[in-house]
Amino acid sequence: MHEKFLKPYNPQETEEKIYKIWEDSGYFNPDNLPERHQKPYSMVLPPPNVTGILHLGHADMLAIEDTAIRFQRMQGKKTLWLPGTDHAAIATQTKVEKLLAKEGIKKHDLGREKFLDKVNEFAMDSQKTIISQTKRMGSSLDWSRLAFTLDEQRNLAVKTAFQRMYEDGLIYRKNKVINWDPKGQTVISDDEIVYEERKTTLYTFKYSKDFPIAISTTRPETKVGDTAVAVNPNDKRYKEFVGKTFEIEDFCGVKLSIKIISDREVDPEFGTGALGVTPAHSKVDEKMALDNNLPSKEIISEYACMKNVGENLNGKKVKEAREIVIGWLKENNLMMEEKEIEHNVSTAERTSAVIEPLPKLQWFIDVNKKFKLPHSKIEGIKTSEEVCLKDLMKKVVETKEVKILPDRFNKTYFNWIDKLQDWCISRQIWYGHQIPVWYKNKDKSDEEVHVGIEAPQENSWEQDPDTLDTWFSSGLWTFSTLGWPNKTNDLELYHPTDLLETAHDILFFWVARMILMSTYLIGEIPFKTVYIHGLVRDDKNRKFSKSLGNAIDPLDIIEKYGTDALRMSLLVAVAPGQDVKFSEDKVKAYKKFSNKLWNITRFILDNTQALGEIDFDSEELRKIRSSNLQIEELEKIISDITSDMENYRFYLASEKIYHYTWHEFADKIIEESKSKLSDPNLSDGQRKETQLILLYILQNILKILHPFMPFITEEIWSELPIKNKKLLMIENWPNSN
RNA sequence: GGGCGAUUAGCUCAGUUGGUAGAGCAGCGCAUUUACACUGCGAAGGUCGGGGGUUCAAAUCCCUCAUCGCCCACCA
Repeated sequence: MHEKFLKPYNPQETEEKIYKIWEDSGYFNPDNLPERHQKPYSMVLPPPNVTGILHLGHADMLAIEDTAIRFQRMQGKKTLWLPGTDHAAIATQTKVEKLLAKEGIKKHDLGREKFLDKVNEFAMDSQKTIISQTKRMGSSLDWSRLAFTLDEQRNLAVKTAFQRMYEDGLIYRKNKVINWDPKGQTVISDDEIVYEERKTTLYTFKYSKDFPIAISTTRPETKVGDTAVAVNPNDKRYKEFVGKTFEIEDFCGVKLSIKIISDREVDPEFGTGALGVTPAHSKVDEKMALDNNLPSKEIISEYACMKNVGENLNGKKVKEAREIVIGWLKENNLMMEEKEIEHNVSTAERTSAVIEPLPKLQWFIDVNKKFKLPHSKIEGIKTSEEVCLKDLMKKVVETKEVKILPDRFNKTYFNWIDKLQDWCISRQIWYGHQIPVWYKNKDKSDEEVHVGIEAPQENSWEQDPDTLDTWFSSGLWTFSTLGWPNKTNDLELYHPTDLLETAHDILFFWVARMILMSTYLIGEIPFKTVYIHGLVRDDKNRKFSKSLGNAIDPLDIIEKYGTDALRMSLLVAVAPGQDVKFSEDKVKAYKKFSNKLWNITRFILDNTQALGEIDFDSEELRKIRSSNLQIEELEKIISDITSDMENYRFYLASEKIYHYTWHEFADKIIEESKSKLSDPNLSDGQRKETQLILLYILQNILKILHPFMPFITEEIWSELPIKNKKLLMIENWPNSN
């Protein structure tokens, strides 16, 4: 008899076996799906960084995406869910550098090539781990199409994209004030800056006794690089000085020439209402300097040390220099006030180093420059219409051609676009896509530049040593994974993708950049719907992190309760965009649910053995279905659930299935059937009808529960006496044909 | 400075277009040679953050206040 069902459900014995059956079936690959699967439905996996192992956040992402794709597959779509990993340039390089440091090895000792070998080795190891963990989550990804943001095909895509943007004048190289990370020794983009609120002292002083205006600053050491003082044009206090230039013979060992200028940006209420302008070490000041034709004086080096200044300061770290300047000001009775204030300090996301703005020759993407879009399938934008990248990013969300769930993130998105400035894409690190630009006579007056896919033939050319921001290649992900720039069937069939599911913290980094790249390069949106999930937090509402020591390995939870239970705990009642509080009790609850379902099956199988194999399409069943109240109710619930699924309301659908299964089917329908089936006066026909209804409801529950709890449902399905049975993963969703 | 979100049972959170407040966990009472103790039945528990408004009807829509949280921004 059904011996398997005599013991409680055992996920450990089941899950690995089932995953193998799925993989062997080939159905993860849309090319192998049966005939009825015609209309494509596609999604790319947000590629995990190859820096380590998966955490609960990944588990959450995989649970949601697998649920989405399994639902669509059962609905008869030609489903592609495409896997890959991200090289995560800075993060991975930093990680490997740390590992090597433990062995006492520095990257410069190895040299670029050997170092990169080490990083690659690490990345590939990491990828292997990630893949096996992803499989444990039950993810029905098409492994035959696995991609990596730094593999050859993706490199071709990156070079092609770069070249095209360069030729359209959207990529330019310029010397300007950028965000320099002195610890990571690289430029970073505005989005990689994290502002930290810190207490700082605001110093108010004069450059010299005779100087007419006092200024306020939190960084006195930078004032040796000042070339102007800016005041608000409406500030009556200073009006008489605007336009004049003052020579200061000695400001802490440096000769200054300060012009008084006026600028609307200056807040008359702040400090003294006058701002010392340091063109080389502040973006705002740089702009004022350009507007007023002021000279720029570089006084801070890449190592955050002073340079081009007096003996007393040269070579000193900025913090030491600050003390020296403060001391000098006090000695000379120029310091007027010291005040504690709360101040935002910009730090680098990866290294936490304080950012030093300084001028550097870098590559940028111009987001405001107008160009003619060669091919457009975008709503509201015609082919050859003149647009800028910002317009493209804005338009597709405005028209809802790209729909963001939940809705409120639209505002966040537009807010970001409005403030967006040119994107600095070059990085001074080794690991990543090397910039496809070659120079002849570099940095000389007769410098020549070649931008292209291949290096020029002659050997007098040298390639730009810098690499591209990792998000440049991630931005191409929806179509580089489908074979672009080649014209492939995959690209034709699966792009634009249907769903992009991701966390809200990379809405700007990634989602916006994908929209930029896709609309620009292929003239269409990258995806139709963006589903944003929240953060997974611990039971005390804290983020999971290594430093807090609260990290949970999803595999431990899977060992204990099974993947299905973990998936349900992350899905039920968690609305899009909402943070999930992870609780082991919740997982436990769905482990119990697994067992409930297991026992429901045992009861039904034990009580329907006499029936033999059942054809659910038979006339007899059709009759029962059309006249039975319980089935009518079931069908109503299924139709509700289907609509929830179609509208990505997994959090509601899963709860409804749970509730129906336990409190309607088990508690009521099965309970009632007990007295019926044990009634000796029951006719054979009535008995059979009762049995058939139980089996019919069970098989429908398995179907609608499958996207959420794929393993246990597939396992039970394999034991049901159904005629013409396929794997549950490709069965028809009820009420859809 | 600008924007967004949250506030519902002891705890964690659902509640799709306004129509008699829901789940999980915890706790209470009862049942139990039961498909399932990874169980069933039952009861208890809420002025849906405060105040005001719209409506026949508000957790849901509008205004306002409070507390907590998040994001953005070149106030030196």
